[in-house]
Amino acid sequence: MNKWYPKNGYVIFHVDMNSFYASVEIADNPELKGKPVAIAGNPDERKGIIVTCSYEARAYGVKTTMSLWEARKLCPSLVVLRPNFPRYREVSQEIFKLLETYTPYVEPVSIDEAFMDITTCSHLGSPIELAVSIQNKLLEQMNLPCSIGIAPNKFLAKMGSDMKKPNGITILRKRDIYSKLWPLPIEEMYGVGKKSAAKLRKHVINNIGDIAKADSQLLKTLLGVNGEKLKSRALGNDPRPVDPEQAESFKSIGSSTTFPKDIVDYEELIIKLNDLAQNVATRLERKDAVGDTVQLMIRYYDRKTITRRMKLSTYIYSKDDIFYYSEMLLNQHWNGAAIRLLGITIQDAKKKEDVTYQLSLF
DNA sequence: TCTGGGGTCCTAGGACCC
DNA sequence: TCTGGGGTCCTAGGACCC
Repeated sequence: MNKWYPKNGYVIFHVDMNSFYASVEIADNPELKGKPVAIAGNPDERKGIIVTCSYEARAYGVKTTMSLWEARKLCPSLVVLRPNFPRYREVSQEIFKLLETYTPYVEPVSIDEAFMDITTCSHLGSPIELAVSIQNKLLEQMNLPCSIGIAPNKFLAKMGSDMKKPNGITILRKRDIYSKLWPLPIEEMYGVGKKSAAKLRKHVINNIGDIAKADSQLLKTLLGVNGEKLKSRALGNDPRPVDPEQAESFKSIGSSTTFPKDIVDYEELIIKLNDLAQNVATRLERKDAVGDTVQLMIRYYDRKTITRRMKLSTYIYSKDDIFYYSEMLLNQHWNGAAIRLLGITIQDAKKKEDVTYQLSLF
């Protein structure tokens, strides 16, 4: 971490891969280049929603989370591929490794984006030169396009990387916010979703500048602590440091699945629950993690969803334990109606080595 | 013949303790 | 015969993001 405050402020990059899953498929399979490509689940299993799509597909109006049949109606020539998440994770690791050749201050935030603190990288070139270099390397070595936001903090860098896609580089200095940030509609602000946007628009807060100028008390009343955070960010402030350790931390690990058909049969549910428990146990093990809270999620046939959790007096990690408590929750809380989705999440998760004392008691 | 799956953080009420 | 106020833990649900 940079403890000192640099004379000219920090220089933060937000590197955002463009239509990542689709781009990986195209890089692995060049004959797809130039075609409208979408990644989507299997509609026969009720998982037929668009996860990502190429810019060629977007030109037809195809969008993320749209159902597949809707996307096909808009774009009959759409090439639809099933997601290959292990491959995407592998490519993601390569990308972060490449970014780390510039600076150790790389904080991956999701599978396809990362913050970089390049404040101390001036010997490598100007920020623009560095951004161009990163973009070119990703393109030349991996055939993957990205957009980069350059700013004095994380929030502005993130907003910047969104401004030019694909293959964009955007500098968003603090003095640029009036012309570049404030005119944007509130929906484009990171942290403002549908619900918040509707509340804000009721109070004639329509663009990001309106948030910056809005009464703090009003924002707090409408949106709680998030209101204050949004105002501060709209004014161009964000104190969060780039923290490479952040990526290794985790608080919960879960697995859920929507069934091809609703299930009412208890034995069938138990089989599914066992699979989920196994899946969670495997992923806990991979991360060397344990947890002491088990949460069961039930989505019924009508999409009404409940979550029920149980705090344990001990940390668990084995499939058998996870299954045992999940089954208990199912028995206690299932109302008998047909179920569309089941999910198990282990919360309050920790590294095994951090709880060895508690574990050894049992 | 709609609406996946992986997460994080916040809120709000009740229990319980001092 | 009328009951404060603060703090923490637990639970359920909601909002948001990719």
